[in-house]
Amino acid sequence: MPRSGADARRRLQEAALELFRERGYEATTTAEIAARAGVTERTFFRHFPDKREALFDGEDAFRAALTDGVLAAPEGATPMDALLLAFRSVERTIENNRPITEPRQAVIAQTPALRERVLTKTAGLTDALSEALSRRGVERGLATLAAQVGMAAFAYATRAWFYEPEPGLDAHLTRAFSQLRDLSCGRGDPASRAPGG
Amino acid sequence: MPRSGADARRRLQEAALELFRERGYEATTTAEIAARAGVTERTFFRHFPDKREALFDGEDAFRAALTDGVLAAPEGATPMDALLLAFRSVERTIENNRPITEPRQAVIAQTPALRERVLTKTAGLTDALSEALSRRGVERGLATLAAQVGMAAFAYATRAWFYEPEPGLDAHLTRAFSQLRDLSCGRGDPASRAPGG
DNA sequence: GGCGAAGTGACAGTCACTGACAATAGGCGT
DNA sequence: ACGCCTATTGTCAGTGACTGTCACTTCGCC
Repeated sequence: MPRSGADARRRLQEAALELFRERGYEATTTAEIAARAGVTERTFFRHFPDKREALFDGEDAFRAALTDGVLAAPEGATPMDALLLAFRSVERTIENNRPITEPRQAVIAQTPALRERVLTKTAGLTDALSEALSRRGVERGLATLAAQVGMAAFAYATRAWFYEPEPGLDAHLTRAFSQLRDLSCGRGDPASRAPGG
Repeated sequence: MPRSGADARRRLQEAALELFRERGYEATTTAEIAARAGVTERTFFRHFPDKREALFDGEDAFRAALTDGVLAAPEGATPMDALLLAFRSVERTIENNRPITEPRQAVIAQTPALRERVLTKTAGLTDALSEALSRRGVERGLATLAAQVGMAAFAYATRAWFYEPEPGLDAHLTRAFSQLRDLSCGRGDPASRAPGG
């Protein structure tokens, strides 16, 4: 019964998250996910290329938002400025999605196979950022380096915000880019400690 | 027949690389690898946790070298200085291993599953660097950021050297860290182009 | 010359994932 | 209302990665 298509997909995602939380990722079979969603195992693989992908969705929209953010930066902006603006443009989205992201992260944290997939997802975003920078006129190799470094800072800020949501993601992002500057240009402290706040 | 144990392991690795090059990774079964190595499929999985790992080996030694490099840096060195020294300490190893690395990279480049595994391997090295920095007194979060940024620069340098081995890995590494500094502290060009040489 | 440990073969089984074909529901024009 | 077309799903059969178990062989050692 082809109810709506997107409906089955959503149920599959919910079922997957539920089961992964109940029994863990490894102990859950794709057949069980399909059964809880009220479809066949075959249908699961029509909606997701593999078992892991049931946990990752909406990445396309996120990538597009980041890309747009980079391209929308003022013409005089340096690569790192453009990246920072792009990250700021998705702050709200990330903060709003926290209730959805939080349980997902818990599952990912204790599943090596899922952590591995997160890395490729992040790499995909990094590539998109790199290409966006390149389209702004940044030399290809430099764009790659900038995208990777910026993404590292962004991931660092997000992780910090996840453990300590208090000051808001924006503050963590500012702090991360500030620390990044201190690290790379680090004139001062040979003791290699960052300034307090 | 337990000839030597390590012997079978080495033959399995060679067989795997050969077959991956001949038919591609996906089109090669673990049974075929085992057969060419003169053992059973079961033995393959006694030596490697999964099919991908047959291509990745000696990573432990590499990680130890990087860690030692960080810890051996002079006491006054900044985190980025320590990382650069660590990377320099493995330059020779990488350059010498090029004949072995080159065919492997060709297989990896055209196999998404292997590229994904590379990312987790790199993440493992980054974690090791982060912990080494942390043991030097660098605050944990900052150490993570520094390790990721440094690893990005290192990967960038290595990739560039791979395509253009001419000036040597050392030059590429110097250049990468220089570009990194320009990016983060980017005083000059808003046009975001890097200085020529 | 037996003896324990390490390495291996053989066998059976689970599970992720795929290809092919039939069946059904819903939208659309007539 | 009727048939048509398309998208979605069910069904079936199959491949291949990976695991558990047990028996066997080889090696080092006393």
